[in-house]
Amino acid sequence: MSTIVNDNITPIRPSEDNTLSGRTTVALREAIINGEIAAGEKLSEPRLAEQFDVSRGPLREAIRRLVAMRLVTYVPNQGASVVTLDSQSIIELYQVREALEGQAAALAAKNMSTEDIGKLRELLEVHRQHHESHSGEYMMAEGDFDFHYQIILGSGNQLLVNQLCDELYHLIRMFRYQTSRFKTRSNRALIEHEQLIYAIEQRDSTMAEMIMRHHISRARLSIESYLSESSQN
Amino acid sequence: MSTIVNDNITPIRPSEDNTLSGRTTVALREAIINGEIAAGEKLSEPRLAEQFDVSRGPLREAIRRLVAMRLVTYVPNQGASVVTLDSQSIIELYQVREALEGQAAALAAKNMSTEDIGKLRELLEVHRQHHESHSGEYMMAEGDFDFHYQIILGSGNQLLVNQLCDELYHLIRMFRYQTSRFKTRSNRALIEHEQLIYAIEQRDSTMAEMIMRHHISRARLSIESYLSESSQN
DNA sequence: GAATTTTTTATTGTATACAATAAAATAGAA
DNA sequence: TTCTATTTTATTGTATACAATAAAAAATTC
Repeated sequence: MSTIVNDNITPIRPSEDNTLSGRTTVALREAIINGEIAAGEKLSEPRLAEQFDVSRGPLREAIRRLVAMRLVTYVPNQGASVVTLDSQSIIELYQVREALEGQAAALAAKNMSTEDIGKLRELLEVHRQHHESHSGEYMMAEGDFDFHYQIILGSGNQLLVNQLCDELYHLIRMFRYQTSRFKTRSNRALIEHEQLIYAIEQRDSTMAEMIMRHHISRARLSIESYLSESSQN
Repeated sequence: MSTIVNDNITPIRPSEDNTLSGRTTVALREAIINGEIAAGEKLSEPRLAEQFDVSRGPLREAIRRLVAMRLVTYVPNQGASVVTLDSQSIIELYQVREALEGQAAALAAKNMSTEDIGKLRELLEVHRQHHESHSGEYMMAEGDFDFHYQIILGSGNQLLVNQLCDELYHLIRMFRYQTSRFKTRSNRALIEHEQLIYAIEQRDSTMAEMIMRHHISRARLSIESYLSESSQN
C-alpha cells in the first residue's frame, strides 16, 4: 500500500544496462577496483577487447564511462590508464565527500520519511550487534558504506545521489581495496552513526550536517596521518 | 619568475582535445546550452552525424560525454535526449553548488596565493566599475561566473575543479540561457563578493564558506520563489 | 469502430576495416 | 658509446556495414 509512495526514498538504482557495453563497463570497473588491473596500468583497447571478448566499440565506450567516474584517466591519441590514487587525490576525495555528504545529511534530516529513519536505525542495530558479537572491525567497512548510502538516498536529491553513489563511491571502494589494512575505528563510527540518526530523528539538519562532516573529516585526518607515517607515496 | 610556481592556481584548463570526437563534443554541447537543440529533444544519431558531418562513432562518443556532464539523459536501446531542467532539478543543482562551492571557498581561503587573491580583487574592481558606469545588470551574470570560477580554481582541489568547472557549470550555463530574463541582483552580489574576498584575505576559511553558501543559497531561494510565482513547470 | 496483433521501418548496438597518430626499434652520425 | 634521425610497428581515431532492438504502421480480430 504505502510501499509505492515510499519509492522516492529507495529508488530502484538504475540497474546497469544489459548491453554488451554496459556489462563490459561493470566488468572492467570491478577489475579495476579490486586491483586485477593495477593502478597506473595502461588500458590497451585491443588487449582488453580480446580479454573481455568484445569488439573495440563497446570496450571504448566502457572506458569512457569509467573516465566519467574518475577511475580512469585519458589522454587523446595516447589512450587510457587506471588512476593512481596518490595521497593528494585521496585527500581531495575526502574533502569533496565532506561537502557533499554533509549536505546529504542535512537534506536527509529534512526529507527522510519516518519509516526510512526507522529502517536506518534497524541497520545501525544490526551493525552494533555484529560489532559486539564479532569483536568488531570486520564487516564495519561495508557497514559504514551501507549506512552512508542510505542517508544519501534519503536526501531526496537525485543529483547528489548520482554524484556520490554512482561515481565517487567507486573511487572510495577502490581506495578501500588498496588499503584494506585500514582499521575502521568501528567503536567510534558506531557512536557517530548513533548521533547522526538522533539528529535526523530530531529533524535537526544543521546538527546532522555537522556530525556528518565531522565524521568524514576525522576519517580524512586519520588517513592523512597514516599516509604521512608510511611516507611512501 | 614566480609565474611558474603560480601554475597550480590557474592550471591550464585541459584544452578540449582536437579529435573529431572532442570537437563534436564541444559543438554539440554548445548547441544544447544555447538552445539550438531544445530541452527534451531526442538526439538522433544518424541525423546529428549528418548535421555535424561526422560518422556515428565520434558522435556517439560526444553524446556519452555529455551524459557524463548531465546535459543529456540516456536510456539503453532508446537513445539520448537533452535534459529538461524542471524546477526540482534546478533546486537540486543549487543545493549541490552550495555544498561544493562552499567547500571551495573554504579551501581557497587556505590555499590561494596572495598574488591570486590580488587578481581576484582586481577582477571585482572591474565588475564594480562596469556596474557603476553601465548601471548594472548586464555583464554581471558573466562577472559572477568569472568570480566563482577563480575561487574554485583557487581551492587547489582538482576534483572539485573538475566537478564544478568541467561538469556542473555547463548545466548552470544552460539554465542561465533558458532564463536570461533573470535579474542578477547585481548590487548585492557585488557586496557579497567583496565580503568573500575579505574573508579569503583574512584566511578565514569558516567565514569564507559561510558567505559563499549564503550567497548561493540566496540565489536558490530567489529562483525558487520566481519559479513558484510563474507556476508553470 | 476500437483494440490487438502482425508487419514494416527506423534507430540503436556491435563488429570489422581503414586512416592517422604516437611509440618502438633500428640505423646512422657525432 | 651516445645522441639523433629515420623507419617500422602498434595503438588510437574514424568510417562503414551488419545485427538486434524498439518504434511506427498496417492488418486483423473482436
